[in-house]
Amino acid sequence: MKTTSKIITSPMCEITCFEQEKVARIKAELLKEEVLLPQLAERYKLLGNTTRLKILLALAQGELCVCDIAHVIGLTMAAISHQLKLLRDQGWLAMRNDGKMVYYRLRSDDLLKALKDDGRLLRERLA
Amino acid sequence: MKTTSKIITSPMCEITCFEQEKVARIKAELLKEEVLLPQLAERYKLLGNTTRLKILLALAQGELCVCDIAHVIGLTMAAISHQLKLLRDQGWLAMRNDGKMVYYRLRSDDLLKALKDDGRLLRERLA
DNA sequence: TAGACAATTTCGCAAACGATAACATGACGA
DNA sequence: TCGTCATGTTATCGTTTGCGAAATTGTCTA
Repeated sequence: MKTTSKIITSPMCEITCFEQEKVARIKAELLKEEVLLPQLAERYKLLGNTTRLKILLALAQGELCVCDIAHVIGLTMAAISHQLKLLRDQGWLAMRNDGKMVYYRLRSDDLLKALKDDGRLLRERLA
Repeated sequence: MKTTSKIITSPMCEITCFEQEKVARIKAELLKEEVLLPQLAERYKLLGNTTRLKILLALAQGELCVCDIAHVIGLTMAAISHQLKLLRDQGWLAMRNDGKMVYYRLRSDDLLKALKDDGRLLRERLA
């Protein structure tokens, strides 16, 4: 209810901005990507883990059950199952039940499309 | 000091491996990438963060001091400084001292080369 | 030389991550 | 159909990560 137009003390340096125009312009540029960047980061984060990369490469050779993936990579099924869920949530894996076994396979098309699109986007913006 | 050749109970399912051949083959395939995968994951992990992506995009517009980057992104200089260090350690940024100011700029060539190479590697292995 | 300011480093905390441990589910034999 | 065993998922715990506050460093200037 204060009516004074006092400048709010921002948590960061509030005085010196050495290139106000430039800063404002770049800020506006970034604002355009407000939606895309978090999604991009999410996908790259998923690729930023050796276990998950190994799972993707393993499944590139064909369908596998959780147990076999665990053997290939050398971790417990629980650990693998957790990572599989993350990759599945991203839409890069598909699963199929057969009795008590669960087989996972790569959704190559979606994965490769994501890789290509994201890479292109970044390269465009960074060039 | 036990001399019995008792089977060590591994932390994971030790009996059933449904496609031993396939598992062994894929395991061997992955072994070839033993060195590359962690490096790949490291780079993707670095890209898997919105703040760092914003820094890269901001610097794509040209050289900036830490203070201005902080303004652009809306975080404290301390936070930015920390992320700048990570990106610099990866070799994607260069810095220049000018008095008490420090200017950062993108090492576009290295960054773009890394992006291109990593993307190609993954797409090849996943195709 | 003292003071001011940009940047970095250190420390602490909250949130996210990853692997282990407990649990649920389905298959198969007695 | 009941028990039992193996597969796979969910819950739990320790570690790591990202950010902010405060202290430190280094540089310019009065």
